[in-house]
Amino acid sequence: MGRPREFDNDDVLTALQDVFWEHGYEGASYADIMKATGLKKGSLYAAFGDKRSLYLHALAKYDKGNVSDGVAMLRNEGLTGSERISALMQSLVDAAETKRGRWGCLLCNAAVDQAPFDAPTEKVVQASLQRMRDAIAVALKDTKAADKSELIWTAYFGGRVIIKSGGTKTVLKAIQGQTLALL
Amino acid sequence: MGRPREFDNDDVLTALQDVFWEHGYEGASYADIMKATGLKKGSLYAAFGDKRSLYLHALAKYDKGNVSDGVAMLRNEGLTGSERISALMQSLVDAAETKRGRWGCLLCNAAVDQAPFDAPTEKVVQASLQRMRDAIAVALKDTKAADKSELIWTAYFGGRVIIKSGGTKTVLKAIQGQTLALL
DNA sequence: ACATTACTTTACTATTTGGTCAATAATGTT
DNA sequence: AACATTATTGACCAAATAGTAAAGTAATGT
Repeated sequence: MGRPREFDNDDVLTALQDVFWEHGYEGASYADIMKATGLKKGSLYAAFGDKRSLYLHALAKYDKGNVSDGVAMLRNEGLTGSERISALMQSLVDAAETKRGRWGCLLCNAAVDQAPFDAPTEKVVQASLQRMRDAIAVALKDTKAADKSELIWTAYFGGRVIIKSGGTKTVLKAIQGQTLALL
Repeated sequence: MGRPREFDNDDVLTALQDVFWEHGYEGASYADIMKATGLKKGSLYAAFGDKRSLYLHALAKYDKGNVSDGVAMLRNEGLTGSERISALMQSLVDAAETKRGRWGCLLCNAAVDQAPFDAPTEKVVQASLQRMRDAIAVALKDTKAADKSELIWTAYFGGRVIIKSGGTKTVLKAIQGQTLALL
């Protein structure tokens, strides 16, 4: 009963994820958010709450989408551990040349500009980073680099930041090569 | 001729560096900046220009201070290459427990929240990152890990981001150990 | 002592910010 | 057809934002 929603919830969540991903929390104004989602302020408040809540919804969407996809790949038993880490590092190289990839990693962006000032943000960022860490450890389990899990984990996210700084595909390929040489 | 400055230029630059380091570009309001520097808006404009200029001055100060100190250590021929990389990784672990260290790395912070939107910022961030990259390569030159320079470089800055996300000393120590095991 | 110079301060402005609210519109139910 | 319920909209608000300009003040050389 009542008037039905005119928007697709998942589309809006993706739009929220993207606008915060590209612009950061403070960098995304309501003008940006309204344009990205196609919704007016009032609707956003009614559906998701205040700006901070919008941001947390965006982070949750990222975790359920991008992070979960990565984790699933890293835990895919249809591939060898080396193949999985190779795929991870290839995705890093590719990120240097895709639109979203050049926005960096939403987790890293959130870690830098919001985690220190907002405990809920810090908590969800840490949880997503931990999921990646665990998944990388699983993928490395039967490789020569089983004892280098945190190093590879850190290098992966470091690479995402390098991309955001404007890093070229060349340097990313160096990181990729040196990482895969550990396997 | 004329009245001389009443403030110590270097103190103000350090204060600017710190306030942007802790809060980011948009996160640092003039209220914050005035409090940190002890100067009023008018003086700041007269001495350094608009907010963007203040930020670039802060980045320049960081490069001349923190970055140059790191580079000098990595190029210190009084130490072996291994000793220098060990010192670098120890500084990473220490950063997890100091006030400034928990603010992350100003270069990474700038890469995330300003580099994509401001070409001058991107340029200076890239230059500083490159200086670190070159210095790490020099330090590794005579070690077993001479061919892993970009990996260690990326892992170092990745570690700085992990710290900003709230990473504990424990995980930083793992990164440190796994990196030093390459030498 | 004085004129010059330049720094400091205060008050002000135009814009943008996140957020609210009452009016309107679209549905299912009675 | 009338109603209750929920969604959408656009006007509105107070606070904060970066930036400016004029007036005041202090240090210098002559």
